Amino acid sequence: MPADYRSMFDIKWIRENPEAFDLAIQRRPGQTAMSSQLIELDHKKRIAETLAQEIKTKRNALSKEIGVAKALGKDVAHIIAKVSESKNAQVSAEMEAITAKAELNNVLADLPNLPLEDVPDGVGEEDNVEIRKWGEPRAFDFVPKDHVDIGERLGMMDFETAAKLSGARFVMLKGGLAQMERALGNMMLNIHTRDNGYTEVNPPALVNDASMFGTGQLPKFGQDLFKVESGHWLIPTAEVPLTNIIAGHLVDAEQLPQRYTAMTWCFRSEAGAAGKDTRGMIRQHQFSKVELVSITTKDASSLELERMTRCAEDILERLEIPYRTIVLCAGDMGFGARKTYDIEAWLPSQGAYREISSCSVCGDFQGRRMNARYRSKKGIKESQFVHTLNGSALAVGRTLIAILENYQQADGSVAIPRELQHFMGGLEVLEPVQ
RNA sequence: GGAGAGGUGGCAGAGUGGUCGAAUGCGGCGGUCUUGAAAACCGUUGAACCGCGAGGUUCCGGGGGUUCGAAUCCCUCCCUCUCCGCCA
Repeated sequence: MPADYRSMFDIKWIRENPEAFDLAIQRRPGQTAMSSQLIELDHKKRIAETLAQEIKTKRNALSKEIGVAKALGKDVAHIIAKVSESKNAQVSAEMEAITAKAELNNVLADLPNLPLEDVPDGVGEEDNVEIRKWGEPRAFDFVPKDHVDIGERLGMMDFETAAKLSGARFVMLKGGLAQMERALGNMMLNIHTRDNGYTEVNPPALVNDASMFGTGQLPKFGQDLFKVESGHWLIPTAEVPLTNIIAGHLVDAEQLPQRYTAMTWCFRSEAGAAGKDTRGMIRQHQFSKVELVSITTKDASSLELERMTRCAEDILERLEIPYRTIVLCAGDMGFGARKTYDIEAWLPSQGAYREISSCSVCGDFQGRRMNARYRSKKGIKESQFVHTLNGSALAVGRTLIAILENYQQADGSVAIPRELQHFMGGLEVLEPVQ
């Protein structure tokens, strides 16, 4: 990463509130109190910058003198000699300032975002807190199968062929299930664009380093991503291109919020997930997802998280799939999040709720990284960094799993949720292929 | 892939080595006029950083170079546009 990438924390704030910073950062696993280290690096940086500035001030003044003297036809050789003398000192002072800045930024770039105060403490998923529940898990009069058995019996879910073509953690859907995936995406996008005010986007699936840095995948999590030979990265979520739409912009507050949705393929290397969810299509290298991204002001972001989460929950309610919503504890949140709600759909085969959506508010963390700002009032000079949010609504593959498992029937067929039937040409049930 | 033209403030668009951080227009802000608004007119208005302040530093696509001095000259990369070729 270039050294001049913006840091994601307000170092001035850390300087003024070191205890608060340390308390907050330590709620993250593996993080230690480090405000004193940061403040020291910052101090070093500012000393170096000041020195470099002083030297440059002198040089600039002399150079200007030369210009004036030359215009008057005077001899300038002695002034030029004077400037040349200080050249070495200037170069080394500049180098020192650049190095000091890079040192500080390198430390800051690896730090996760600070949890909001109302986020529960905890180190892992066992500390997450359920906040609401919707729907009654269905009572089966037979032993419910898992989505792999259901899909293969339908003759519409083929892991073997996908493995032949690509390897582990890929699947090939066929016939009715391929159609259902498309229908689900269509239904979700229709709802988000027509009812929820999101603008549909069809973004690039390959992005550059800067975009990945902006949303926080880089520099720390390159091993979770796929990279292609040209140097591009395959997006792990549409959050990356959608959020980066605002990168580098300075907008008026009236232009916010901006709400974007997209269905894209998501690509994840799943490094470090060895042995986890190996069966079936819960954890794949490639999956499709309908993503929501909101770009808001500081004051609006907390409410926007509630709104976004409701948009995601609404999809499950329309599909009549039981779910629960939990708030993640500080230790279980993603790198860039300040607060996260996970929505978990009921999976009868596991007798458990499993993640199908994750909605997060990132505060100004990403806004800082991508230098995206807004003016709070027209005519007011001061700008602030935008606040960003992202959420899945929903992960399409996992939604398909939830439908298969919740709507399965004893004879191996699968009923199609009422609201989805319209998107499948009126089809009401998927029957096994003979 | 070949040939050419470009990338400058919130936006548009001048500027080809020395008070240029940058003309002008739009937009924004303040005012005059108006019952109010619009129009017109006058004034004002780039950003980030350092500093208590005075003030200073950086920024004209990214990076490097030449020079006492670079928006301006050189190298390199990226992007956009036009034409040609190829192609879903």
